[in-house]
Amino acid sequence: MMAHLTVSVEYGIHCLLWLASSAETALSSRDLAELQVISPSFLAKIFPKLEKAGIVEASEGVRGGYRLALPLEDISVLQIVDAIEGDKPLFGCQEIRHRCATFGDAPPTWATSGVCAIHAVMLKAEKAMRDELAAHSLADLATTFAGKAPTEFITQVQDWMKERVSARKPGRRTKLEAPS
Amino acid sequence: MMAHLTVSVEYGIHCLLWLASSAETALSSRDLAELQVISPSFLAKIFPKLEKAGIVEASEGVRGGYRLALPLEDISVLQIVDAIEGDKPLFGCQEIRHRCATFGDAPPTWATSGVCAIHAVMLKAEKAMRDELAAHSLADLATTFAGKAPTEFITQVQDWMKERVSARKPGRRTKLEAPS
DNA sequence: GAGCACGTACTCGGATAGGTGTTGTCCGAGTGATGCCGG
DNA sequence: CCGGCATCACTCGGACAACACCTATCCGAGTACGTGCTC
Repeated sequence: MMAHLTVSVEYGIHCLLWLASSAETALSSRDLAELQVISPSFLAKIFPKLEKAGIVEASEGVRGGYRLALPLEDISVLQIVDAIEGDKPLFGCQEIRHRCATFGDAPPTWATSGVCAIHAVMLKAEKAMRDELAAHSLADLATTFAGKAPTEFITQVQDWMKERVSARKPGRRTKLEAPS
Repeated sequence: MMAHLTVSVEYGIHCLLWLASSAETALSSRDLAELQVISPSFLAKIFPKLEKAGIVEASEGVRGGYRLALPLEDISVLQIVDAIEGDKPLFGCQEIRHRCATFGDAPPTWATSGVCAIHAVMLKAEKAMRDELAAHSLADLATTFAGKAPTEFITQVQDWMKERVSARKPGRRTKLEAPS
């Protein structure tokens, strides 16, 4: 079911919530994907958008990954949506009013001046939606999440992450493969 | 540019405004399409939806067409959108919270109970948008339109329509083709 | 002149097709961390 | 002992494919209406 706000947004917000619960260590996009049983390749296309928007910052190399670039209160849901969706308009006005069979070659000026009345209503609806998205921050979502999930679950996931990070052993190990 | 509210909605509202200015005579979907330089075939797929929603009523046969089934004040923009788009949700929650690598076979109950916090924000945003759409009726749009367009334009289009309706001559006229 | 048949234009519905956007996969380039090897 | 090099994992970015939805076209079935023909 393809909707206006796509699963990319859903993936992004969920990942940002996990980043919020792991302030000190950076989390790689792959680990975040495998934690949530999501396509790692697809998630790897979402994070650069969040980085360009200044929401997360990346660290490269082994042990690299992402961490939040702003405090939780300063990241609104609207920022995330715009970063991922690219400020997609709710309604793409085709300016039908310019085209009428009784118009000759060019439409009269009264038909082209100002904003289409229909478009104006849609713009107000879009603004109402965006205002509501801007009214909620990642901090709100994090507190709601913390209120539902037991604290042991959070530490459990953090341990899972640390285990994966420590399991990464870069450097050449051509001779040390397959122990026992 | 494919947006959440598609051109079908735009076509539909424009046509309803034309129907509003022609209360006594029914207008065919083809004439409405050619008046606005729009695909008649495509517009013919939109009107049945408006009819099922009780916004317009159809009359068949020659001289047939559509007319509004409700007073202008009782037709909100939201009704039109829902009739054409089919109550498409703004956000299709995939319930990512159910899938976590640390969950074993089944997710715990605290992860599945209630509404996803992210989904809740999206639902509030969607409600804000729908409330704004419900706050505007076809009557509002018609008055705005009447304030911009000169009255002579309205009568001009009505004459254009009547000319097309009277040009329809059913019955067999195999011998009376091509006068002069 | 009254009734019937026909043809026209309409609505309705399905089948079809192209375009666009979303979702997902794959691969190569560049970079940082770590361990090994040579000096 | 120490510095350079190889290697791995990660990020970044593009190319690519599968899929869904929107837009649009075409065609056939059923229906009302007016005309012309028949009786």
